[in-house]
Amino acid sequence: MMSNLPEAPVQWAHLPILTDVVDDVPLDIPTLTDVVEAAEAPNVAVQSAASSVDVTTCFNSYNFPPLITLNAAQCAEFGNSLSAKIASFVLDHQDAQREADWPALQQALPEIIRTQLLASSADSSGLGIIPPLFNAPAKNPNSMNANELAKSFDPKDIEARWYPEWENSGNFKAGLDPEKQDNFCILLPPPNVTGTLHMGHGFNQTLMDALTRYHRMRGDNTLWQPGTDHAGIATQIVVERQLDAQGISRHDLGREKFIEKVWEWKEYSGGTITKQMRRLGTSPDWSRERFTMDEGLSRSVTETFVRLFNEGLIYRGKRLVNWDPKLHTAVSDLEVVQEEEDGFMWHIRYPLVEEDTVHGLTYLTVATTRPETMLGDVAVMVHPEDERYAHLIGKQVTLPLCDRTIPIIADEYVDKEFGTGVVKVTPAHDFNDYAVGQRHHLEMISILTLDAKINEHAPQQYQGMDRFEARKQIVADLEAAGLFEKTEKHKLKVPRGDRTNVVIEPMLTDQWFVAMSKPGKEGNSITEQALECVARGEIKFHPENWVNTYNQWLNNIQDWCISRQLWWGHQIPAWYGVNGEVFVAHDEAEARRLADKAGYAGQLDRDNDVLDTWFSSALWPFSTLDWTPEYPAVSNTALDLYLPSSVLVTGFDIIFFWVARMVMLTKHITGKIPFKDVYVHGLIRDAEGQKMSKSKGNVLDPIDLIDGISLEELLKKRTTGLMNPKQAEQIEKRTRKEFPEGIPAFGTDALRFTFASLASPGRDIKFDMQRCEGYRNFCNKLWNATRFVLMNCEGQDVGLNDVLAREYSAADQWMISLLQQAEIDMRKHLDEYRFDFAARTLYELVWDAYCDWYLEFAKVQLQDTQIAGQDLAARQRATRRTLVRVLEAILRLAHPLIPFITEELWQKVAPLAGVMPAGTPDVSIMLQAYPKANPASISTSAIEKIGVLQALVGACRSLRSDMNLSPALRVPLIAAGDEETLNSFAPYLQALAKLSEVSVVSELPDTDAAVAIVGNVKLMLKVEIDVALERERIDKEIAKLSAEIAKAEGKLNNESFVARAPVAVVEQEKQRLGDFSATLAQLQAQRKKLA
RNA sequence: GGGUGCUUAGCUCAGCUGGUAGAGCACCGCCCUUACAAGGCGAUUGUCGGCGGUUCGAACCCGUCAGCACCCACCA
Repeated sequence: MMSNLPEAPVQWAHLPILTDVVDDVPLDIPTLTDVVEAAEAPNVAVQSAASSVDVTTCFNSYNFPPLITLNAAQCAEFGNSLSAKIASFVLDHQDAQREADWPALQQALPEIIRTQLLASSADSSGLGIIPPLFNAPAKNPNSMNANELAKSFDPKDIEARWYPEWENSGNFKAGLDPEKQDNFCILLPPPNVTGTLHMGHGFNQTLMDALTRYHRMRGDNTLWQPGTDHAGIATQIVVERQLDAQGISRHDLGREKFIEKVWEWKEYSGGTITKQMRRLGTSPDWSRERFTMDEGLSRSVTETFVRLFNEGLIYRGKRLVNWDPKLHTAVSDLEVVQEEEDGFMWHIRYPLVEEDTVHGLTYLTVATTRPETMLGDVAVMVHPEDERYAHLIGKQVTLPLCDRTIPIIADEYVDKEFGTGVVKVTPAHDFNDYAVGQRHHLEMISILTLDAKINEHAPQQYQGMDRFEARKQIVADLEAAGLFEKTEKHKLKVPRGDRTNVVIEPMLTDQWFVAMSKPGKEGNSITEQALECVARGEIKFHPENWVNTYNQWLNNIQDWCISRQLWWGHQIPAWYGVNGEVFVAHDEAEARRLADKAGYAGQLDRDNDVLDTWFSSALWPFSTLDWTPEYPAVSNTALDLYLPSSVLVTGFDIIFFWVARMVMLTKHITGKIPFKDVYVHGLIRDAEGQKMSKSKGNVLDPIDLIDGISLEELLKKRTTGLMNPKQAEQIEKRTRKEFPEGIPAFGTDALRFTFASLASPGRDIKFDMQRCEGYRNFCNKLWNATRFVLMNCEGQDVGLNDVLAREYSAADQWMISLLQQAEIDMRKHLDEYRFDFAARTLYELVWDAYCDWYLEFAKVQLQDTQIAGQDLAARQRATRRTLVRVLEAILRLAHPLIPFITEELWQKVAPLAGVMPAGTPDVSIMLQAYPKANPASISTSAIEKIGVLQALVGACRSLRSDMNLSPALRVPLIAAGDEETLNSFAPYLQALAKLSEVSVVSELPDTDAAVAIVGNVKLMLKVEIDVALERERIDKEIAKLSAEIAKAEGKLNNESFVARAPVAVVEQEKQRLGDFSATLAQLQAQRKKLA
């Protein structure tokens, strides 16, 4: 900016007078507010300005308190008959003791407005509902008093007050207007019904709520579909643990009683997470809340299962699956985490039955990480081209410790280089061996019980031993038999259950599977369908690169094991005959019919297993919308409007678990994609980048950030219920260090704003509490700015009457222009899911522009009562109007991110801005006011002018602080009028002096002063010069400029540059060179003078 | 082994399709100026991970190396 400043000496006449730019944009500057007014009162005849004046001026003349005046002004905008009514009301009362009547009038006006508008807009809504603007009773008619606004922002009360109000008002309800073009729907990734809110939820839900509120405010049909998930394994574990504490096992209770217990638990703790969601200010349609085990959703689950079975896409079979020996259930591949651990490689000798005639071997050495599984070995294998062993292929070895001989087979799977080159084959306990077994038609010997103890297929002496106990014993026995060669340290990946953390055992069991690559009725597999939806661009990922992850997974997918040997969940709708006949049906009666048809008359027993929780989650996009099997022939409005939903907001950790499976099943069952966009966000980590986990003791609870928590409480929270109590000490130490004073209460808005500002795409988030603090301060800033506006505008003429002239200053135009730009930016950012940009846009608009500059300008403009030749009232009217309307629009712009504070403040500001009749606060108008189109009234010249001033003032401030002098300020910048005039502005100069920290002189000095005029503000600056310092500074400046000049000259002398760079760039470079040279010349002249 | 992302100020991170490096926080200095001390004003800070290439011009594009993080599949 500095480089744009005019250089000394300047002819005053050449400088534009800033007030001239006022004509730059239409005086009646449209803002968001105007759009709202037009949109919200379409069926009310708009009053012509002339007749509305009568009422308003009439009111003004009576000098009523501001509230009433505003009411009148507001009423005047809504129709002749209304204002006539009000006028008559006023006339009726004018002869009475007016002051005594004020309260009565105040009380009566909202009701008059309401009845009047109800009458005139009864048929205005296709929904048969009263326009929400006016349907709430006057709750707190006196709430417009600025004195009521506390000196600083205290979120607690506000949050407690507004949430119930919102929820009860029905504003969160799904929009069901079939006429609307835009439908916006978000599915809440259903949290565990008995779970509690963590930072990931807080983050995720903040973003979803911001989007939902944004679209609701745009007037779209909007639905945020909430619900919870029964979380089969997790919930069952919790309840079992509780029973354990009482010394009861679930088997003692039996299935039915146990499930009852789980439902009890669900009833007891089920509301926790949704209550916590409310604390975050989320706005889903709670009346549509669903639970995966609700009747309707369960019906969808059964229907889907039956359909897929009938199409052959669900099948049952004995397969090797991941078995959790603690839970006694199969789990899917995704529920197994592979962790690298230190282990051993045991080398075991398998004696050859016949002596090796070639190399003279008497045994083969097998290297294994799991010696106990040798009891189930059915072969050893070598690479077919391994010259060490090739000649032995087809021969036999004795299986040590077992009374069996097994063959030596050849398979290319063997890596000659790894281990000894000889591999034991245990098809029943290893996935690779299982495949080998299939290829070579080997027998499968399962040697483990479902508890992972050695079973009856193994030699007697090991039976009943735990697998790890057996391992020790076997190694010892081998050693004793002289068949043990050695142990080597070895790093290996150990599969563990993600819930139980026990070592997963590959186990041969009967399970149900969804066939992932088998062609269905459409001719391609559900996997292919899911890939195509994305490939064709019907579903888009944000950021895009997640497509790779999605594709890669789907391209390597295995059949999905969906049966779980649990009790809590959707029981599989399959019935078995005594001889293993299988009948899959919607209910037992249907199964019976199927059996009869098949000629089976015996007993039918239902499959005991339940379905993987993710199976029901995969149906979420349509099961929550009351889908029925008759769809699409039978449908409903919500289903029509909201399938597919608009965007799925989720962390990448459930792309496979949930996202991909939703695409597969939703597409297959309904023919529609489940959602159009997938916004993938990062994970929330602690300040050091560690994953938050209970065992690390670094978990932050979003509620604690909202309400605050003492150090003691926090310590208690973090150290109780630890799996390993030993960690407590370390956790305590760390916690004390990180939060020496606990956590202060930041409030929901600050937390939400923090989440939004951290939401840069494709990155995990290190959650930094200091950021949160900064945004709490931001909320406070907004709060205090509103206080200022109310103090200066309540009871004043805020320019609601269009007939009275308004004179906008450059500063006013500048502010409005910035607002308009911010409106455009906000829409863009939210449409592109750039919450971080949206947050930044708001932050800069509120703090840097509105508070730091505009409020300061406004102070002067409002205090300045002596500027000659201007319409003072018009000027101040325009200033107040700008103050109020810009603030009002800012509050609405910010509402999707920080709903509570904006709501609270908006209630106070909106009446002044003429958006809402005073005394009838109703949140819903706020919720319908994010316009789809922006009026463009950006004054670039105002922006430039103020920009110059900002640079000027900034330079003055820095001069003041070190008595250093910038060349740009050596002379008066601008002046309008003579010395006398300027002197008459002394009071305003005094006011601005505070702002600029510059001494003000009452006389216009010769050289060492600067005068600026912005709008109606006159700024005069007096600067003293320290010659030595100034010399030094100029020398530095000269050196810098010379370097720049040399650089620019180099460029311009570069033929290649001149020839090939765009003309504009070359021109720009020449310009720069010119500017630099001119500046340099001036500097040098100054330098000379100083010397 | 396959894949993805990251490396920019002391810290946390922005930086849109290449055009003279930005914010917040922290730190330091001066101010309790009636909207706000949860504040105001000011100052400082960078071989944009290394090297090479393309280009008139690279934080940005290409190659390569290094470090960090994560995902998938795995060696018995």
